[in-house]
Amino acid sequence: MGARKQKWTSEEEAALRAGIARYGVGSWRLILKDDDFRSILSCRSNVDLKDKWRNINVFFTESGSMDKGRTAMKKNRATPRRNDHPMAKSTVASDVDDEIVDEQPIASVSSELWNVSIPKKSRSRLNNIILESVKNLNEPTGSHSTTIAKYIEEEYWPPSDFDRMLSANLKDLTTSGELIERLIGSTGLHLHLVQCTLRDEAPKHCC
DNA sequence: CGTCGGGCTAAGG
DNA sequence: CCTTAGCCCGACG
Repeated sequence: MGARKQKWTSEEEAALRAGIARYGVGSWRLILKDDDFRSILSCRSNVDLKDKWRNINVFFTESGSMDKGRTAMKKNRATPRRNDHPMAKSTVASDVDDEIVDEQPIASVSSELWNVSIPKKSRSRLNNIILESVKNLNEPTGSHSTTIAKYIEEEYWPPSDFDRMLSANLKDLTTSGELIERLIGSTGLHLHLVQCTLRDEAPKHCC
């Protein structure tokens, strides 16, 4: 093969997510054996699955220290607190704080990280988009995962052949718990924030 | 045999 | 130059 490094496609990623949502994290072999995913991930090994999943959730896989005496990435590991409003803190805060650290069928990305703290570039991908969508929707009662998913899908991914698949996956993810909704209280405004591990890209690509 | 974690290194910014 | 992400390797069960 020409390419030494074969990049993962959205389909492969989606299949991986679906597989994880179905069997849980760690059952790479099982996922690979599944009829639905086998076709897509035929060229990937169980190790590849694991690696990809690790790369998807970089933040929590890192565990604490990221500097190993090397080029010390000065990544500001985000502030250990969400910077909402002073009155925003409530019982939900602690709940969100020591949230899933990933393991099991949940994935996760931290919510605090993707708040307003993220100015631009670096580590904000789909999460940022989700945040944007939530803000854009600006529903007083909060937005549901499906609504957000639909919104994102329609906004960023125009008529594609896999938008159907995405929708289905998102739905499945929500049901399985891959996609979780968190409640963030902010000045009496209930905002349903969704955390997910999506990291798709390439709205247009050809095989 | 399969999973997990670390490390290397190619690509891209 | 630095960051990102795929791949490889060794360890553990």
